[in-house]
Amino acid sequence: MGAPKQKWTAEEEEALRAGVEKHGAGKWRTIQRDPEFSRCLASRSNIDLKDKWRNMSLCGGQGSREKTRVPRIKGTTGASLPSSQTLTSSAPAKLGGLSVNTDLSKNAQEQKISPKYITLIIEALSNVKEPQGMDVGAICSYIEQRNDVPPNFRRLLGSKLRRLVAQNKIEKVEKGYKLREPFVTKTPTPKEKDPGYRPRPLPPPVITSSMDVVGDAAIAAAYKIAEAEAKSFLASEAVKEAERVSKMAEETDSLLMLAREIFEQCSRGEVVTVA
DNA sequence: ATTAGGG
DNA sequence: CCCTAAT
Repeated sequence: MGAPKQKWTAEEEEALRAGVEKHGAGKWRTIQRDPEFSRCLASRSNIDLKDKWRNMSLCGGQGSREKTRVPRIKGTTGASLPSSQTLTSSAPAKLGGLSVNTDLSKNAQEQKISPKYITLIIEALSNVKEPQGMDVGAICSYIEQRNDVPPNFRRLLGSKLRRLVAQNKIEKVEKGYKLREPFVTKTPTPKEKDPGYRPRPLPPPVITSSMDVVGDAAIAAAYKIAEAEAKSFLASEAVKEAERVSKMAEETDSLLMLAREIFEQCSRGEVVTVA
């Protein structure tokens, strides 16, 4: 009686959108089985994912938070699709003018390019201290000179920024954007007491009117990654020595791994306090 | 067994 | 969300 239907929370919507952006719309089973999203969508089936995607794609003034446009799959016909579709497209990790083979490419390949852009945005915004913030063009240029971006990156960036603003992750001032300083990782919910298995670990419909439970923690982790990446980039550009680069790459790799771990824990619903 | 569409 | 048709 207290649960009229299955409440699709923001975490599930986020996971669904991320999965669609990663695997493509239509691969619901793959998205559901993906270890990164299976924590959030464990209680959902492929049909549920499809239904929810159809419902949120209907821009009818109800729940049209955003228009996540996905123009179907690319070439899907059985001409070039044997049986197992392993999307192992190598991510082009190109550093500006530096021909160093860091382990960053491996990480980029692992994380694809979906959460990576969020990190890059945080990094770009963390380097600016002016109160007017950073405008979209500057952010775009900042990310463009560090990573290979698709031709429609400007549009993608706009969507990402709007989403981050809507989720109170970053702040929009005048014509620019800036990230929120108060990164206090609070622990408002004691969560469940079953760390082993939980069929429906998602919190009740209580909106904290400021931040999500796992959202700010994930952003905090992303912040740490951004710092490490920015430091790594600047240092390697200044010194240009293989030893330095190698050491820096190791640091970045460790931090990235740590961030991944934190993100995993957050996805499981556990509260993580990042110092 | 999965996906897509209608109820 | 449940059911059904098509791959």
